[in-house]
Amino acid sequence: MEIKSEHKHWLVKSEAKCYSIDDLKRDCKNGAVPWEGIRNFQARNFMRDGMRPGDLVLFYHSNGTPKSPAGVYGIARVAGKPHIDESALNPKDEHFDPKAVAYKKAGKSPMWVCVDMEFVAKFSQPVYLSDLKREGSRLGGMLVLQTGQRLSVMPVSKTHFERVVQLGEEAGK
DNA sequence: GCCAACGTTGGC
DNA sequence: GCCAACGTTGGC
Repeated sequence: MEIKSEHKHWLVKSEAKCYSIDDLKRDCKNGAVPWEGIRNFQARNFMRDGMRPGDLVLFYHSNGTPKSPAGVYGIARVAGKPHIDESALNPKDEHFDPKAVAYKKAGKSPMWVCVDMEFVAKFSQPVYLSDLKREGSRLGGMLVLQTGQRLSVMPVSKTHFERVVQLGEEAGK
């Protein structure tokens, strides 16, 4: 998937039980949070080559449950430039990757890179996956709606981004 | 470089 | 918990 200069809106996935938007809100009281642990090259490329400070991000909870369905729960913002993902080099971290250590020893550019995220807003009512699907052609082509699309970081068009935010705000009224 | 086996993701 | 779809690995 090609990275284009007009990409300024994104969607990141996280399982709520691993790291929810409430966790992001809490952790951002002390500044932005490195979006560590992404171990997919395409997702890495989006963060490394596409994301720029100030870009807005839909925060999606994946692997939902009936109590907490999958969907967009709020908005985050890219807070800094891409940097090395230190968790890949830490043997005690669950996202440790020995190959990243080999990269470093070989003097290669970092294998895993991430950006910092900051909390912007939580929707008063989440925009569930079923809500997104109900939008039909209005959100046509939105990557997160494509079956088999498992990327945890992906671009979102401005139009789609704005529509999802609109839905999130409307839902609260 | 092919491709089968495997592990993971994520909706249901 | 199931399983389809995908990315990665490793034998050849």
